[in-house]
Amino acid sequence: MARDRDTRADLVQTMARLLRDQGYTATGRAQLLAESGVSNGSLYHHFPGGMEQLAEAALEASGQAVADALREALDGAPNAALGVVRFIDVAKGPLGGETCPGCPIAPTALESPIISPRLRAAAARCFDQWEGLIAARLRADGWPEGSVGETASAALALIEGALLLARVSGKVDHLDNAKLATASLLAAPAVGGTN
Amino acid sequence: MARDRDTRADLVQTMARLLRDQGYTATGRAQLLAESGVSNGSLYHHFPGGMEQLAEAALEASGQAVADALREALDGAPNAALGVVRFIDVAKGPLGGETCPGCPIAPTALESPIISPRLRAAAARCFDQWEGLIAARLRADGWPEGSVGETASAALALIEGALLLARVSGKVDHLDNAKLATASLLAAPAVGGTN
DNA sequence: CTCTCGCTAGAGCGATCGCTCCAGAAGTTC
DNA sequence: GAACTTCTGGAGCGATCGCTCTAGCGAGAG
Repeated sequence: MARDRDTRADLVQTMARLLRDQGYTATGRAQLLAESGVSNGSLYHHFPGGMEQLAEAALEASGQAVADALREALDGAPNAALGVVRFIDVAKGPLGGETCPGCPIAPTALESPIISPRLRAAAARCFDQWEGLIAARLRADGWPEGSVGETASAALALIEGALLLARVSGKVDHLDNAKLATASLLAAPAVGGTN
Repeated sequence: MARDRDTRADLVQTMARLLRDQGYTATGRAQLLAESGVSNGSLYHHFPGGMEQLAEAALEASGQAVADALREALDGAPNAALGVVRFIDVAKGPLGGETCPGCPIAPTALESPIISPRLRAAAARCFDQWEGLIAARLRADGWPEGSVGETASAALALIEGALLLARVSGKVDHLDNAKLATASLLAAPAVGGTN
């Protein structure tokens, strides 16, 4: 057989794209096989756990890709605020098109809590990792330890919410608005204290 | 037949809850009928358009309920910042439980763009309405017209993102963090200007 | 060559999907 | 009471779901 292509990687990549565009339940086995060009037998050879196991692998791959992009953006910026702004620009997509791909985790994450605890946990791990990256950069910037976690959480919420609004409305403006808000939020340590 | 109960309202209410908890595609007809106690025939009598029409009605009902709560919170507060903070407290749920119900629109909204343009449009209308309410309050507070839209968009993104993170992680802390960030974001008109 | 094994292609399974259709009950109007 | 409309319960439809199973191809080892 044609062993020259990485079937498993094709499955993960196609599944990741479908999860990003329409979530877990809406992604049928038939569509996955058709769009990846993989046969049914290969799917269950590489993923004996079926669609759920593949979805988990796809979420982990997407989560890692986002983490890499976020880390790169943060590392290449003079401070956390500009780093996050830089990341949002990356998240707007490769082309300067009108639509952006959106968060690869969110659609699956929102339907997962009841449908699949396994996928919910995988999604939670992604968000935790991303939040941790932002928090680490805030600490490196000298933010007071007491507000680092809260601020990183809010910054991630801002990004995720903006991606959601952009996806539904079809307007990337929401991402630009989030950039301004992020710059404001991460401009200086909050003086108000904790609640 | 027992005409003493409002079958249509039962369907809409049950569908709204299921959409909030697991989204559109994951909500099967069988589950809807079982949990609402309505028969198949009644469903297609009240909603000839089937599940999609019912989902649209449920989104509209949920969207209106949120709009009412948001308007009430904004009206009862001295300014937009405290109004949004108040709303987030309401969104945390009736009980001081560990989990919050989450946004009733977001799960369906994220899977809708490809699955159902009709539901995507309904979701977009909800978000637009909510954003408009926040924007109106900012204007009433005397915010400069140039940054009202951007700020309202960012505030809504913050709320939606925090609800998403809270749902997936199971921790309501994200909502408290969003409250702090909201207060910071809406504390005073942005002096930076537009982008 | 033969043998072995990783991998693939695809037929076929029972279960469930959203939906159509119709008989008949409940309520309304004479 | 009869006639009519509104609404409900449920059988049944074809299509599709995720998945199991097996025959056989291609590549490497002896």
